[in-house]
Amino acid sequence: MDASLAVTALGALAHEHRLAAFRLLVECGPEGLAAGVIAERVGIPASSLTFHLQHLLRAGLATQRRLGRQIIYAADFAAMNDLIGFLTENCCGRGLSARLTTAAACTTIAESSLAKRKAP
Amino acid sequence: MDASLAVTALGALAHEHRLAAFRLLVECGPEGLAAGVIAERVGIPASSLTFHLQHLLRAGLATQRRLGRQIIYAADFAAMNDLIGFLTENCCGRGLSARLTTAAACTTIAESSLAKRKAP
DNA sequence: ACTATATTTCTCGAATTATCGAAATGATCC
DNA sequence: GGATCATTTCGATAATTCGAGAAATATAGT
Repeated sequence: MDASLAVTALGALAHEHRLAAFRLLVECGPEGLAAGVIAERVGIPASSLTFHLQHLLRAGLATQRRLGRQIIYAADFAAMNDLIGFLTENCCGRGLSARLTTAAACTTIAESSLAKRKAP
Repeated sequence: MDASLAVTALGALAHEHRLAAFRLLVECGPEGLAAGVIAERVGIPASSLTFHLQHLLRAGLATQRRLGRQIIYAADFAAMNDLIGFLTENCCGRGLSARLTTAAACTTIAESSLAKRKAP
């Protein structure tokens, strides 16, 4: 993932309603959720929701598929992992070569969850 | 970290120049970098840079201190770790409690490549 | 074909964000 | 105290984003 893609993804998540919608999608897994349900749960009109879902789609953070008369959105976990990978490597002191004593500060998280996912 | 704080932080990073500046700060570690140097390296006028650095400050992603006649900015690694922690727990399928068989799916994706993500 | 349902597109005003030069502030050196 | 360097604040302008209703599109059932 390059910086400009990351900016797009970050921007897509940097909004109350979009973050809420995305978290909802994450909760539902690959199965996804119909647009109407998302709108209702997030508490915004359908047209507004579409506007925001388009953001997530453009950023590659969500996918869309039709199921009968409804359209199902699902979180794209791979994209989200890429984003977290980018942040971890480029914005957190990790993945930056030796001259950083900073690495230690960040190692904390490295243990707890991901980080070893992409051994150099 | 709560959602609204995360939105602020994501928004702060969701801009080409701010992300560039922040990455620069991360590279420099706690030692930080003078505003002038950042402006030069990012390639924008000083007044524009200030505007963006204020964003990072407000979001808690950077700190400010004066050193002689220059003002040194440094990345706040703890805040960044909090953000990554939030994303990992709330937006990535991990850290979501039991009723999710989805968690497994996300982990799988993380490990391998993804491809078969579209299973019913 | 007609009706109902689900969602998107369109449109436009309001609000926010971005850009940059000029002027103001703060600190240092003589 | 005056000159100078580093940075921020101000102000004007341009661009983008947001919100929501109305109209349009697609699907399903009768």
